[in-house]
Amino acid sequence: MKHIYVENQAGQPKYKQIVKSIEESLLNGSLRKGDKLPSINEVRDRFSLSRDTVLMAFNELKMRGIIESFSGKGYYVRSLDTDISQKIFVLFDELNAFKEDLYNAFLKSFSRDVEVDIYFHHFNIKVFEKLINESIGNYHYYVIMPANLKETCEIIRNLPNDRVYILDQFPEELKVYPSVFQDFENDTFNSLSQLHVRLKKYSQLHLIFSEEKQPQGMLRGFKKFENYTDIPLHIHYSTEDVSVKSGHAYLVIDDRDLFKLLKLAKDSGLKIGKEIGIISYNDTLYKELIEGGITTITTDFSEMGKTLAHMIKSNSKEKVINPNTLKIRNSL
Amino acid sequence: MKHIYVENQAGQPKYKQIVKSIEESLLNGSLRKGDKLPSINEVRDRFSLSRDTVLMAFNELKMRGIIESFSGKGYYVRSLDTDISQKIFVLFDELNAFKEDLYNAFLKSFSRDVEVDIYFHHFNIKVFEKLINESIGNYHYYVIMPANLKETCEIIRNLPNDRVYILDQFPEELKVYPSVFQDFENDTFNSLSQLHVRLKKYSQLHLIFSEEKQPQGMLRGFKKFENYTDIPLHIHYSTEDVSVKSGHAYLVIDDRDLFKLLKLAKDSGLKIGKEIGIISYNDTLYKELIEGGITTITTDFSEMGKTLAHMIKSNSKEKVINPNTLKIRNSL
DNA sequence: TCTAATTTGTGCGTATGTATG
DNA sequence: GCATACATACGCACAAATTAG
Repeated sequence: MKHIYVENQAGQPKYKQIVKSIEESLLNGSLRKGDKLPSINEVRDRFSLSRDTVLMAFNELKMRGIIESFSGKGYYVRSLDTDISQKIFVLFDELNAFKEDLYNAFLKSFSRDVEVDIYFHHFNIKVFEKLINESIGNYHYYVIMPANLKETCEIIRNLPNDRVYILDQFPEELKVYPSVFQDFENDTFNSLSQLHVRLKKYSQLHLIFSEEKQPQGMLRGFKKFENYTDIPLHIHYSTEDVSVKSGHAYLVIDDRDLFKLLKLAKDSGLKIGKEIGIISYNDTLYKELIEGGITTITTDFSEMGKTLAHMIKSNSKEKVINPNTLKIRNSL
Repeated sequence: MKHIYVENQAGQPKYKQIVKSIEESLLNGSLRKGDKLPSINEVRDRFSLSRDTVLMAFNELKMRGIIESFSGKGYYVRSLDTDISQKIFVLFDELNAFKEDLYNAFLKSFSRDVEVDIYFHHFNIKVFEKLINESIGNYHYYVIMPANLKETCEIIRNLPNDRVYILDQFPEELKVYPSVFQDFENDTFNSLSQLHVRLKKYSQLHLIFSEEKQPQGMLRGFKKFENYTDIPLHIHYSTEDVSVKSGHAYLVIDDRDLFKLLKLAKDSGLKIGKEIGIISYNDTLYKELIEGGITTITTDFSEMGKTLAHMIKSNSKEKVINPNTLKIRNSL
């Protein structure tokens, strides 16, 4: 038991003394990677402590990534880096351009002693489950973007529920958790309403929507708009079905679909914003510059990242709607 | 007993080490369908284990359909293509738009049961070291983008060296590893040479270069070009120093810098491709569409991802230069 | 295959001191 | 002075995992 000591010295909490003594052993090299720590019961007996006190110390070290535990075996040294004070688990759906803004803004809001690990579930519930289950007990906070996956609730319930934050989409079943999310239904409906006058010069409005990847709220917002307009609406579940025709307008969510559409329009010699209309979801720097500007319905992803970081730092448990803006440009 | 090993590594449960070592033998082809596994007693004696420990490992593999047992005969490999969960460690420098193409192409080349975990070192050698050290033994393959970090060799050496692949930049010290990389020096030089005629209408060519993030090869290629042209060349290490002037051309690597420049040009009312010239590094879908098209010097990131995936699947140990193309558009 | 020892993981209840309003 | 919240510490019980014999 040479790596741990507790001498009921003034003020210092006992569990912190344990943490500190292990940190020191790591720094002076007497504890090495892979070494086994004394068991919880051994420490308890040696220093006449409660089991919980020792557990608290070991848990802190575990969440900082310094030690790891194997149920039924013991605690082992995993990393010698004592500089990390907090670890945050971030689970996104997929990697794409605007997630860059979100991630970078989130990361920048923390100091360098906070480690942020990012994972992607790619809309695969098995991957989602595996990544979450493997992360249990290893992080201080869990930021999860469930996207439109179903039955995530039971999986997320395994995490400490006061350390979970939900991002972007916010299904009914997860409403107990704090969150920064988009109100897709209203954002879509309101934006389309605002665009109504401009839309009137087109004879049809087409939505290109992927059931797998995109939020149902958008679809609901789009369908709701049907009751408020005379323009015939159409929904396509793949770009394959879409043919670009003069006089039609298109609401596109995925950027790959957007580029397909823009190319088709170019090939057909159709003037964007005149003969065909384009509305795109999710603004990025370049959409202002493409074809004289693409009209976008968008949330501010940097803002989302900042808000989330602020909530975690201030231990706030709100449910925040991330602001949405309509950027009207020449494409519609 | 070459397919199984137990070396109480980092506290991992022994039965899990057995499972893992058999999985690895299946992956690298040294164990094939129909092969007999060593008997439970042989394994027990060889590694001084309890019979139950070995049994537990074999049972798990049996449950997963990977091996089967015949009473009185022994355990045999049943199939290779079941859900052997492969884990791949990917370490990028930072998250940005064209890494999306690379990552997605890489991922798409594998079946859904392959888990790819992605990490970012943000050009910080300490982070680089920590992430690698902590991943040792947890993954089947390691894909690393050292970017322009120095002295990565000693850190990478800790990984199993037949499982390491280097991406994008390929410094001298890492030339022992298989790799898919860009030849920045020649790509830059050759592209500029091809653009020479077009460049002649500009009075100066400016490079905007970040020492921290961008490959030295680009700088060398740019400097090499100096000997072949009469156009005065300038290097800026930050966009702060750059003023957009009529008659000048700019080679921009970072997309954020590109957008800054384009906006500055717009604000000054300078016609892109006429009064000022722009060359950008790394093509993305949208660069074809911005301002009538941005000229790019680019590698094919999707191709890079596919090549890498293919190398891993076929156990190839090549060093492949990823093709570079010059896409001449209206911005120069 | 069964039993046993050890260890981690989790949940619940309780008590105390400190800071806050 | 009082109520409240929070961190710290203790005790107990039981579940599940790991390993040995």
